[in-house]
Amino acid sequence: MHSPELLKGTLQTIVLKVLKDHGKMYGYEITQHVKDLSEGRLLLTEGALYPTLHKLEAEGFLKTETIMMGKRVRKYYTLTTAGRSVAKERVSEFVDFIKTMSNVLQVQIG
Amino acid sequence: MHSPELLKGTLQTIVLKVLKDHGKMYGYEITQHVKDLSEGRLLLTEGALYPTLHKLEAEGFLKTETIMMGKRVRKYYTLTTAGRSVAKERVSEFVDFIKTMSNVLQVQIG
DNA sequence: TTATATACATAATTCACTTATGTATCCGCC
DNA sequence: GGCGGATACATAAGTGAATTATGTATATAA
Repeated sequence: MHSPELLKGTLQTIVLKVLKDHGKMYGYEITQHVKDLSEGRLLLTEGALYPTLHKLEAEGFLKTETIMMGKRVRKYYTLTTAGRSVAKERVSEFVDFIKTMSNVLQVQIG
Repeated sequence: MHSPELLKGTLQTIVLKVLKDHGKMYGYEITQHVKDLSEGRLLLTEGALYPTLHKLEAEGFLKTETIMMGKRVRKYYTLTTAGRSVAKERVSEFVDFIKTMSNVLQVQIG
């Protein structure tokens, strides 16, 4: 696991980009997908994920569709057009940040 | 300027690594040096920097030397042995984090 | 003389997170 | 048949690293 401090500020970016790449997903699925992609290094907590999803929806970046799996509820999230645009912005913002940081820390990435 | 959210959790890493590379420095000098290295993209605020320096000192990672420049006070900070070791740890932690993030976000860095 | 830069410091506030808790279903196992 | 662990949602309380605001003081160029 990574120092959780570093994760701060990246959660929205992660959620938006994963939804952009993978299409329709529900909350729990996002946590599992991120866990897989990160080989167990990034574990999204529910207490952080669900409020973030609600916030992104309220801001018009995600739209939802609730379905019943037998007796269990599942809430699928998809990017809106605005969401797709923000996803792109956030990712390039992150990449810029990394480039700046590698200058400041004098490290080679990749 | 970068989204300030992303900076969270990286301040200690920046301070430690800059002191490792540059040797003895005082607070204001650190802000200017980081500003230069980042080409104006990373602006450390005093409200964040000074408490961080005090904390790192209290933890035994920095030692200080206060001198008078004419009538002005300057407080120079240097890494302790423990500080040098932590600097190294924090940087490689950050590099690991970036590698993980580039997997999750499916982006190429560098 | 007045704004800007230099140089330190700390208190109040913000806010994204962690931790804790709650509800409920599904499924394998002994 | 019940128990733990996984699935699946949600929210409230608490934390802590940052921002913002404020204060003190000297140096310097316009």
